[in-house]
Amino acid sequence: MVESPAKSSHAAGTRIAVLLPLPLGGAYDYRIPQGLTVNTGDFVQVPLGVRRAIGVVWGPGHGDVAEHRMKDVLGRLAVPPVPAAIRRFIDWVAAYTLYPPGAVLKMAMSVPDALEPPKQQFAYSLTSSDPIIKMTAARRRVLEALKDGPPRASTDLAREAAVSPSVVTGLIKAGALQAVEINPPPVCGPDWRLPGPDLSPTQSVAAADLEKQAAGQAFSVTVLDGVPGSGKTEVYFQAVAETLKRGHQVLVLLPEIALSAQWLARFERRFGQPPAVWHSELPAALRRDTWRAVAAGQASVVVGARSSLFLPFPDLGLIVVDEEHESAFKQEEGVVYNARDMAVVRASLDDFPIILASATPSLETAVNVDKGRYRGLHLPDRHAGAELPDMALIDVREDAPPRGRWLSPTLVSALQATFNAGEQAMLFLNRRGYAPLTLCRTCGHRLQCPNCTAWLVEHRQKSGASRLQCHHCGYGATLPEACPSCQSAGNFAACGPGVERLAEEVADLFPDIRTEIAASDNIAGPKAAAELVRRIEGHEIDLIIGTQIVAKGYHFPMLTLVGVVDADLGLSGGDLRAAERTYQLLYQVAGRAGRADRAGRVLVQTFMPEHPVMQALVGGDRERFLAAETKARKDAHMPPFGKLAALVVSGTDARRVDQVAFALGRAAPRGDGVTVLGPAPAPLAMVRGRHRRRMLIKTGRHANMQKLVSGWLGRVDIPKNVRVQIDIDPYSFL
DNA sequence: AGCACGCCGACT
DNA sequence: GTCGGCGTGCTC
Repeated sequence: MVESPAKSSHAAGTRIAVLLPLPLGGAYDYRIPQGLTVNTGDFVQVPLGVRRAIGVVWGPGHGDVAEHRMKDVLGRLAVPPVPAAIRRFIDWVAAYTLYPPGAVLKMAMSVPDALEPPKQQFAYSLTSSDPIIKMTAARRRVLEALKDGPPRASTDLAREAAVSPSVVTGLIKAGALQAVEINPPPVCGPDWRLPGPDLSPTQSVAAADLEKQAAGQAFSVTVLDGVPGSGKTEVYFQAVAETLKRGHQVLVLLPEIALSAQWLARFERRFGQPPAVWHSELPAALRRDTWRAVAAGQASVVVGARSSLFLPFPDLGLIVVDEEHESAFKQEEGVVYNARDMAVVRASLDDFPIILASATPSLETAVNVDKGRYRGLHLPDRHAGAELPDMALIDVREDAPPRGRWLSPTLVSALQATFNAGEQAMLFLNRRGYAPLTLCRTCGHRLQCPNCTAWLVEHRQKSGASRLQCHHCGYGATLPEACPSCQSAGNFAACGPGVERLAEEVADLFPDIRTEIAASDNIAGPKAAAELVRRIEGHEIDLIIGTQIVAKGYHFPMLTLVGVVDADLGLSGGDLRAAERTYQLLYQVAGRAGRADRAGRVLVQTFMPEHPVMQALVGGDRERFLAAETKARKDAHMPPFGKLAALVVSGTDARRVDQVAFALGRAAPRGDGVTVLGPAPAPLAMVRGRHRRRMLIKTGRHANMQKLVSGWLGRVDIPKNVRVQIDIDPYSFL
């Protein structure tokens, strides 16, 4: 895509196309009034119906709207324009995902506040003449504090004088303080001049390679592949330093920014300053300031979750996607996209290098390296030896836990031995709550969510009280007195284990052991996570029972045993990536056991020890596993050897949903290596009261999926109360 | 996405 | 008689 050198400046009287951050068909035409000149990329305010909206000048007008219907642009906003590279990126993502460009632009305009002119900041000093005011103790403290030192911002002043902010406001109003305009202090960014760490010879080779890519400032994709502890982060930090040295901005995408305090600490150790951080839970004021700092080119390094890909970097020179294989990069709501893949597109459109890092690269990425589309850099383990701690499978068909229990005798004795040695253990079970299913012993009725096709999950509080919860819509209820189906009272059975139930079993087996559950229910944010880490490091906990939130990140020197309670959990359900994902997850979990000096042990409970995933884990043979998976995908013409798209038809009226789904089925494209599956009820046939039907379309690698799908949808008319969601390259099969 | 317009049920 | 429910359609 080459941008025409045609003028990007638009004079008064001409028509321009303005893209609005709304899911409209495309950009709207507006007229530029006398006295205004705008450039393509400028933020402008325009009338829209009875309201006003902010949009971006997307180019010359289309001219498809009658002159008399056109309205004038109201004005230009004093904000840096959207760079051409980002405009091209937005158009590209829209065309690829089949979402309207305005919906994509909305992601790039996620902070409306940031477009308002920044408010002037004030500091306060004493007024030269003594005004007569009512004196109070609190007021005196403020005035005392101001006697020496420079003028201070009102919030700082309040904190310093230990008074509430309203005291300062009162003094300002009374005229006892005078305002001084201040400019925000210049942000001192990460310093690339700081010396890097000592790298091993192999690390140095990889780092030099990445530095060269960064220095070249041309598009390339490099896959940095190395086990945990191989120093991947330090190696790609060298490319970050090189990019900063050349004056460009850097974006590091991480899957779960909220839980990566450790990453931030490492960054600060290396560069002396923390990077700018971007994720959905950022407080509004910080969001606004960060967005502005990025747009102004002041934020030189941003580390963020997938949405940071749409930040308005004027001069991006490097993207690093860490934990490249993570499914968290796939956005499933609103515009459905994979941030890892779109990051590659962003780099290619703007012509700069990108690094994909992972200990367990995704199959797609591995195939791209194999075919020479991506460059591969492998980092061997820093400490030569086994890549993984000592792993063993427990066949729970033979080594069976007692009835109503989930820990096999072998795992129990291994736990005992670990505690006896004064060491720590972790049990991994990817299931929140107490029991995933509750049924009536009398009639077999299963307690189900009224809004979703899903069982209600029992959660037990410390008090012993229990609550039923739906994990898909947030519905909650107390356990009913009687069965809703047969009315027999209190004859419910909890089926299957969750982490809470496992904790109960452990408490019974090892009454003196200090156990902590780690699930998203009780470890909600970075603060809670950091506190848990502190307590484990301080050996205040002997056993951690955790869901996937404990799968990665921290290493604990005293943690020598990891037990995987149900390794088969992720394998059911016919998901394309089930085996791959299970391998990645269990590999990460296994990495929690043992550090340099202390041998770690991992015991994996499974019903299918012969499964290739389990064999690859104990054999440490990732290559063979990947090869087998690759062959299976190739034989089935599945990605990356074919293309997939999913359509989810949903609505509150089941009949209407079915009608649309069947109409789509009849209008489905056919022939030429195109396969259409469905319509079928989605695995979650109802979510939040909406009925869902799924269709899947599969084509060859070189087919134009977008053209096929948009043509297909064009042939079916879809009533207003039914929604068809398009998912190009689907990950989840729900 | 908003917001208005419009057409049917329970209220001052 | 009106207030307001949300289904439907439009915004250059």
